[in-house]
Amino acid sequence: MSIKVAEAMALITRGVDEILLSEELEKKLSRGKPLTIKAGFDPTAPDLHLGHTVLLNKLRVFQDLGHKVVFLIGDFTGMIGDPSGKNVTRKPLSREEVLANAETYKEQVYKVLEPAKTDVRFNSEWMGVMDAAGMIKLAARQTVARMLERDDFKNRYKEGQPIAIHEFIYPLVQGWDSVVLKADVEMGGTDQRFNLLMGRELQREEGQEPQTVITVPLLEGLDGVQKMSKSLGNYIGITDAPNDMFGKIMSVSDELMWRYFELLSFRSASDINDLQDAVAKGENPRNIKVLLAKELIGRFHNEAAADAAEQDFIQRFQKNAIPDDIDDVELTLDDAQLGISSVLREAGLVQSTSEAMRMIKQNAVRIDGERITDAKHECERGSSAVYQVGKRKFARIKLN
RNA sequence: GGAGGGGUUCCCGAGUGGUUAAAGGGAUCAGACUGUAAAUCUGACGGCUCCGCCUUCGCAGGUUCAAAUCCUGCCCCCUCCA
Repeated sequence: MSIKVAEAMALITRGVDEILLSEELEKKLSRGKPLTIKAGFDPTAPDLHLGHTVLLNKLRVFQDLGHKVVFLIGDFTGMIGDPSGKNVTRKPLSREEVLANAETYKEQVYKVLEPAKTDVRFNSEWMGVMDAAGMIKLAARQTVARMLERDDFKNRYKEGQPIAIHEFIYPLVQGWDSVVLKADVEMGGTDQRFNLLMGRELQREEGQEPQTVITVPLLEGLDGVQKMSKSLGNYIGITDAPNDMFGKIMSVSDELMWRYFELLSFRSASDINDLQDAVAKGENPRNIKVLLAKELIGRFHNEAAADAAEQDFIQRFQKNAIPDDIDDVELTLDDAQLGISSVLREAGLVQSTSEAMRMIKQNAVRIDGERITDAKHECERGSSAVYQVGKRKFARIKLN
């Protein structure tokens, strides 16, 4: 292995979960020709979050090494939905929707990837024209037994959960995409392992050199337990406003912070080690977390925004001040006064009168900073004040 | 086509005639503590004109003083056999 290849391998290997097979990859790299690196994305979720960037960062590494990335939008497979148990067949997106989503993707993805070395493709290009006979031929290439080897299918089958037939199509199509694109490498999350391997099998049958499969770890979401995903609401979107990003990162647990450093930071491993030492010696982990927040905001916005977000954060939370961007609400009263619980509900600070009563009983309600303990507190017409429920919900309410 | 299992409050999941707004866990929310942390502790977690009242247990009826629990019909889901 040449020094050059060894260096490339070191960069590629850092932080990945698994490479199947690394010897093959070394061989491909040593030929010195640009490789085709494939990665597929769901057409329905063009809002990328930090979890996706673990993969994007790695794709960027390949680009920097001179290779070409195929950013494949699975507009055909999107109709199926990657089998994960709960998925029902999704309704196909219109051509316009797909294209619009693709544009959104580009905007976001090019914050990490280099446009000149990125090829955006859609698998409907070839799948959309495949006829039923072609589909049957494709389906004939795998056995049910093989399909049931996939963890997800195996478990669901064992537990008596339903598996719809079309779900078997998903891995086959994904594999076929690799055949069409003649992919040299395909990357995906660890949950994609089976699908990625399917590409190798189909390519081999077609007489192609099987793609190297690289899996990257799934990033845990803000809760630190489940993978980051939009539907779980535990994500940090790369288009999130700087202040939101800062807040979300600061709310991550100290333990999870290191995971984020590992997978999201561009700092060197030794740098990160130094930071861990510092914390071990008594440095406040919060200060380290700030570094992470600023690095990421700097990447997806800019340095100035990162500084501003930090200042805002200090202003708002460390000094425990009332934020200045709170909502203004005007309510029109029928009578001269209105009960506090109704005011809170009308203003949307609580969802029901009952909840308002509860919040008051729990000492969570303040008006202009003053705690309200009387559930029957009346608010006068003509008054204007900042109402607060809990630590985070504020509204400036004017009663007319 | 046949047999069986199941649909309970956000989720999982107890509950087979009354003291059950419905165990327990999770999620969530609030208070305390803090670094808007995590962990922990405490409490809340259907609605309302809130120390009382009203409405919930797939849907619609029925039996009963009284049903999530019994009966009838209907809808939906799953498993197994063929």
